[in-house]
Amino acid sequence: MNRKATIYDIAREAGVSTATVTRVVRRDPRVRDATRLKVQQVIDAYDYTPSVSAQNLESGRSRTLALVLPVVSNLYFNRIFDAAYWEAEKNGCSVRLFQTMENQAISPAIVNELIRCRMDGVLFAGSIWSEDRGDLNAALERLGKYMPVATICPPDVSLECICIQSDLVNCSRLPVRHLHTLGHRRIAFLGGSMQSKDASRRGIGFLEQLRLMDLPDDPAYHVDAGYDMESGERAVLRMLSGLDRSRWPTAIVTFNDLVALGVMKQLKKMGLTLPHDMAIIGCDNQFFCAYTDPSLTSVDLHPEEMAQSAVRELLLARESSSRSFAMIREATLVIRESCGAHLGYRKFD
Amino acid sequence: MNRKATIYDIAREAGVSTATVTRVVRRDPRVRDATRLKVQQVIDAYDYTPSVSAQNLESGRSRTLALVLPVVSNLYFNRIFDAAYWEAEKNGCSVRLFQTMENQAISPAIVNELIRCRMDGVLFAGSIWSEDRGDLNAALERLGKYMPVATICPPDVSLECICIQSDLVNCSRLPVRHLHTLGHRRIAFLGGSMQSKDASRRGIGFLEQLRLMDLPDDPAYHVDAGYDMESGERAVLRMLSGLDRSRWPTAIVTFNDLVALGVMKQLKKMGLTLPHDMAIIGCDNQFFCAYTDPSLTSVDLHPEEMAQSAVRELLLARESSSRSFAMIREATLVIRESCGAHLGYRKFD
DNA sequence: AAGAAAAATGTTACCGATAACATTAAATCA
DNA sequence: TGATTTAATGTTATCGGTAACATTTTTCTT
Repeated sequence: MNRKATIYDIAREAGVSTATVTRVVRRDPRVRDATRLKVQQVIDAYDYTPSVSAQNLESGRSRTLALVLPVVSNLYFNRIFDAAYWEAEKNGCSVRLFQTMENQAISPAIVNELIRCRMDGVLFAGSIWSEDRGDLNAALERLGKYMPVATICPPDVSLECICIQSDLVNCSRLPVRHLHTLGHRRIAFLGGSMQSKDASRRGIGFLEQLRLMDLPDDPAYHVDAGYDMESGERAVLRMLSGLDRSRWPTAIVTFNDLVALGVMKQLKKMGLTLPHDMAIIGCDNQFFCAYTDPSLTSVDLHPEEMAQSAVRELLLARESSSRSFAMIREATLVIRESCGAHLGYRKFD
Repeated sequence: MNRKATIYDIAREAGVSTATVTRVVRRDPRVRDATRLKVQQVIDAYDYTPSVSAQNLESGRSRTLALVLPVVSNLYFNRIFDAAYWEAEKNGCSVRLFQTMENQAISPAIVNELIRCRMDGVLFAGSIWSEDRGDLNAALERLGKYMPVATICPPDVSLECICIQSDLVNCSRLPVRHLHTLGHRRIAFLGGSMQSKDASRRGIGFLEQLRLMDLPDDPAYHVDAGYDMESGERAVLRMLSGLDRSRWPTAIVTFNDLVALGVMKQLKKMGLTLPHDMAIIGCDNQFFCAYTDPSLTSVDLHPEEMAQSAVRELLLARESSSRSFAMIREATLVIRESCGAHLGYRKFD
């Protein structure tokens, strides 16, 4: 492996001081053309590029943002990571990922690493799985002493940070409204684990809208499901087998598209025809929604936009300390075939 | 924002030298218990953690690997990233991601950044989309002067590096063999763009196996498709509409599962029943394969394992310079419903 | 051409941690 | 007790840049 040329090597070789080399590298105009040329030649010859660690040490920053989330392989978080990556890139920064897995809270080890690395900011995206909010807040609060903090999740009121969230209440209302328009009355909700703040908010929005539209809010229609396909399969089976067929819901709203995928598979296995026998609405508007059979109507929470804003605000907060910022991104319903809207079909017409 | 306490602050406050503080931090046994205790208290009180930039500058390394790939939002690369992340984590390293997008080659800007950052190694995963191999090799060769290089893609013989690849030839042979067993004779291949080394290898394997089994290798069955669902839809439509129905293939092998998704959608739209009217085999064994209708038989290339080995080898290469390493990971066929194997069904029996 | 102003370049302390080497304190032995 | 090991701690150069400040060179005035 080559030893990397340093600024001293270049300075010596070009017969100038390190200050002049820095000036050439940083395009400082206060260098004579002849000098600049000479130095640049040496730089090229030695393939010199300034060391990032040295620059970071000197400047006290890292030009890096930390993104802390449960798992990147989850498509929702994957989209957040991708969006954050490009927004940071656009601003000459990089994103370093930290995965917390099931335990929602940020481990002390991660907190320390973030501080050690002098991160320019942290973006926390979470709120699936049940969460120990106490630990999480403590971690975010500690981090807040050293760098700007942003969150993409339902916030804790006690926490002062850049706070970006989905409109989770509306996220549940939109599907209910849509299904009501199509004539459905018995609508079930296969939410995430109800301990999670995220899932419970959505449950609240769901119930509110049911009542608003004067629809039955049978507790049997409100099932604590998980977040993936397997739990979707199990949850729908559990729900339906516990009900007399006459009391079955005619539509199911799921926590996310993965759960919807599982639900659809299970329903087909049970011999139902979709969307005729059961309407389904997912959430996240994942890429495969257009390719399920029937294609899946879904709510888009626009994670990309949230991540983008979060990164932008974090980078701004770097300069003017103690910026506070809050934003709620509206959800959008993307209508496809899984509720039969394309057939002009109305339940119970 | 707090100013971070430095080792000097701690030393002063504890009434010792910085050397002693370092010893306490690094758990060096050559410190008296009384001293260690005193220093540790000050460290705790000040919430001190050593600066990573300073450590990196001093040690000349970064404890970071670079992972260069086209896009993380692609599920295949997403899995590579995730696996690399955890393997690096296990070894106290982090992974920094670089996305190259369509242009396969590593841009000079990225190459410079990698060198500037004193990356402990680079892992390049690529080979979808057509590629300018010349540029790529030049970039990898330049990087090789400064750090260990590993690739997960068909290698260029001229390049000396840690070289990990899928068994792409077999990757095409497996599906053909399976379909042949099920009685299929007319098998089509919707491969990626044939300029790409990756796709062409698979095309070669496909043809070889056809000939080996004495099946027709009609060029009309070998279509240059893209890498996503839309191109799958278009490609299959193009292929079938160009053929008299009697000459239609009875099975289609696709470049990846996304293309298969598009193909399935298009075939259903054309009124075909799957798997009866057409068998399909995808590639990558993505999570949704079990949830398509019918569920999708697919080839697993085991990207996780490849990423894991690559990272492991890179970290080893850090110590003993100039390790060379090569490995070919066998592909596996995961049989589901999309070829009707579960029905005990044989074409043309 | 001398002096002032402006431009170009150089010197050096600093960022924060590490480790080789030097020094001092404590423990062991004669 | 004094000499000798051994253990504990301190001093300092170094890693590679940066920028404030100092100095030298060039250009412009009159």
